[in-house]
Amino acid sequence: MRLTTKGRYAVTAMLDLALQEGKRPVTLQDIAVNQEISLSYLEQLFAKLRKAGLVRGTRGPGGGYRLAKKMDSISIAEVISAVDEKADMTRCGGNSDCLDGEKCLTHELWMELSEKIFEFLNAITLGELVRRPEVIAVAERQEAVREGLRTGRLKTVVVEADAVIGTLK
Amino acid sequence: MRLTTKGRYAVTAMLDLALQEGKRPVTLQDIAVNQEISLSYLEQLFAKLRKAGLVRGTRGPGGGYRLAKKMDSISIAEVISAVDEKADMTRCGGNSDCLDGEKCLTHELWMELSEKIFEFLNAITLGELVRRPEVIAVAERQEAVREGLRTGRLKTVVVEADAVIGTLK
DNA sequence: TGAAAACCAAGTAAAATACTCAGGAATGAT
DNA sequence: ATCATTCCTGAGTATTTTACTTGGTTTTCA
Repeated sequence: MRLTTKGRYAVTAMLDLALQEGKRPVTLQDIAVNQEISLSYLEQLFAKLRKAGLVRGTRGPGGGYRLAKKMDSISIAEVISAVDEKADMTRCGGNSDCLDGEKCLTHELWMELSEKIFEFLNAITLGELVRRPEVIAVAERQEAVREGLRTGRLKTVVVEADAVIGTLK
Repeated sequence: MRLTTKGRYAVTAMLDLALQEGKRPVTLQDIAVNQEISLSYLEQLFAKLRKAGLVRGTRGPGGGYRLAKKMDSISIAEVISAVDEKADMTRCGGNSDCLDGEKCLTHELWMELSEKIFEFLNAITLGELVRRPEVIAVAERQEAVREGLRTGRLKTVVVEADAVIGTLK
C-alpha cells in the first residue's frame, strides 16, 4: 500500500462524488474546479477508478460520474489501490525474494507495516468520511461556491479563474 | 512520514550496524556488499544519518561506522526521518492550508494516517529488531558469508562479484 | 445539429530516486 | 614518511514517477 498524492487526489475526488450522491452526476470539470486538480489528470484517474468498478460515467450533457457501489462499501484502501499501480518497490514488493532469492533483513518489518496501513485504510469507507463533522464543514463551504456558480452569481469569477488556470497549467 | 526504498535502505544499513555492535566498526563497503546497495549511495545516506546524530564514523584503516546511541533508543521512525527530507507532499504536507488557505476535504484523514504510521515506526527500535527471530536467522546467514570473506575462503568470489557490480553500476 | 460531457492515446515537464564520478582528508599500519 | 584504507564531499546523471498537456473521438441530450 503506497501513499502518494495520486492516491489522495483519487480519494478526494471520490469523496466529492459521495457528497453529491443522490443529486445529478458530478462532472470532472466540477471536481477539477472544486479540488483544484487538472481535468485531464482527473480523466486518467477516473479511467482507473472505472476499470476498478468504483464509478460509472454517463456521457453527454447532464452526464458525469456516479459511484458504482454504495458509499459504505467503498473503502479508502480500494480507491488508492485502484489508481496506484503497485510499483515494483524495487525490494520487498511483496515477494520474499528481495535479496538474492532470500528475505532481506527488514522484510518482515515492511510487510507488517504495509499490513497495518492497509488495515487502517480498509476500515474506513467513503460513507464514514461523509459523516465526519470536519468533512461536512469543508463540504458546506465548497457547496456554497458551487451553488453560487449554478445561480450565475459567481459566473464571472469562474470564467476568470478558469482562464487563469488555463494559462498556468 | 513517507515510505520509500530510501528509508528502507537506511533502516537495513542501521540494522546491519546494530547486529555488529560491540565488534569493530562496520565499513560501508561491508554493508554495500552484504545488503547490495551502492557504496556511494550509502555514503550519501550515512552523511545524513551522521548529521542526525545516529551514527559516528572513524576514518582510516580499521575504521567504519558505529551507532552513536544505544540501539534500544533508536527508533525506526528516527532513521527514516533522517534520510527522508520531508518532501513538500504538494498538498497536506502538514500545514492545514492545502486548498486556497483552507483544509482540503481529506486533510484530517491523511494527518490521522500519518500519525498512525509514525506511532507504529516510533514504537519499534533497532534493539527490538535485532532480537527478532527472523532477523537473527537472516543475520546468521549473512554472517557466515562475511566470515568466509574474512578467512579468505571466498575471497575470489567477492573480487569477482565486485568486478561484476562495478561493470553493472 | 451542436454543445456537453465522457473517453482515449501520446507526449512532456518537473521532481524524486538511485545512483556514478572524481576527488579530498584523516588515520592506522609498514 | 608513505601508503592503503576509510570516511567525507560535491557535482553530475539515468531512470522512474508524478502531474499535467495536447489533440483528438464518441456518446447523448436538447
